[in-house]
Amino acid sequence: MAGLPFNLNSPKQLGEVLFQKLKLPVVKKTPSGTPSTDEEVLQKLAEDYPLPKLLLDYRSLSKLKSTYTDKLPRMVNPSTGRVHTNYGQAIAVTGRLSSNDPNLQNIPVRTAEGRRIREAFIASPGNVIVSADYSQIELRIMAHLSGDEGMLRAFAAGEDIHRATASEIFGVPLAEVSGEQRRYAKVINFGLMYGMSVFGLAGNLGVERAAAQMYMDKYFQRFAGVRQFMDDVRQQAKSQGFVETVFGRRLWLPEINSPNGPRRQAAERAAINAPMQGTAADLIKLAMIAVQGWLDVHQLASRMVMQVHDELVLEVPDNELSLVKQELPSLMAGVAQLKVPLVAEVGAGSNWEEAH
DNA sequence: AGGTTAAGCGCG
DNA sequence: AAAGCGCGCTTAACCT
Repeated sequence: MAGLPFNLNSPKQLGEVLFQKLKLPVVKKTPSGTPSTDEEVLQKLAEDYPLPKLLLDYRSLSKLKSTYTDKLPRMVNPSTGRVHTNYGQAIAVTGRLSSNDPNLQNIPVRTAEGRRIREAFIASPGNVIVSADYSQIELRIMAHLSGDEGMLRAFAAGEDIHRATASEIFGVPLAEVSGEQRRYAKVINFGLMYGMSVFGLAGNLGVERAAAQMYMDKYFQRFAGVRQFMDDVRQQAKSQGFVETVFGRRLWLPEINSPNGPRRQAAERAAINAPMQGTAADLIKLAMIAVQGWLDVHQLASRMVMQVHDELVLEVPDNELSLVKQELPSLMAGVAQLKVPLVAEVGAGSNWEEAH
């Protein structure tokens, strides 16, 4: 094959072609000031030009090939025939584990092509892969920490939390929430947990800032406990210099009172998020201890093989499947009694994708 | 030859 | 000025 006259993997060369030669508009710039060619930019440009879509397809496929398809088979341990990750226990500031060499906490799942890679993670003969994950764990923790009446009620009733949020924001009955309204509510729910601003919300929803402000106002009007919680967390962070999880894990925030605006605001966003992300990390660690204890007591041959932040993956002999499927979710849900029920969902299959 | 940074993107 | 949290990996570009 004759190559292209430039390197597609070079943002610099690609930028020259797109923005100088082809004169496509510069949508945004990178921190160093060069025109960005990231996914968001190419999506925008794809509305008016044919080339960016092809670049996006190339990007996603080459990412899968270089990081997973080409790499993972080379990392199989010859003595076990398996890939073995390493977990970092004191890397992530929130208390999460991290995974490296290879990272098995970022195996693709969001696209059909990516899920084909997940299908390669298979159980040995006579075994199945069982996966159990906490449902909406961080939002449940937000409900617990804030004590917000509306959120507590929605979780107690077993409602779809994004649908329930949309129902409150848009003032329509649960059954009449539209797909778009639910999507908006989901963006708002996640955005809040990350300390997102009205500016960020507007960009994310693709609406005017005034409209985003209206959604935010409406949200805090209906979920006043959440606003109070966020104000309290910021205040505690500023006075004490740290925030805590439900179990007392601390995240120190040396820049929380910095005179540098952007740095201070970044610390405020981290302060908002850490109690939720960190409590979720504490909970799944407790779950790992509970699950292994249970496997030991019952002398089961099932093995815990992976942890992916809110998910535990086990390799389970066929004859233990029904027992494990029955017990795993309750073990995970039973590690703590919060103001909302914890829920874990379980699946099983011959490979990781099927178990999901 | 080997290390670091920038840009970009995979996951929760 | 920047505008959404936490990670790890790949490639290109640049540095010692």
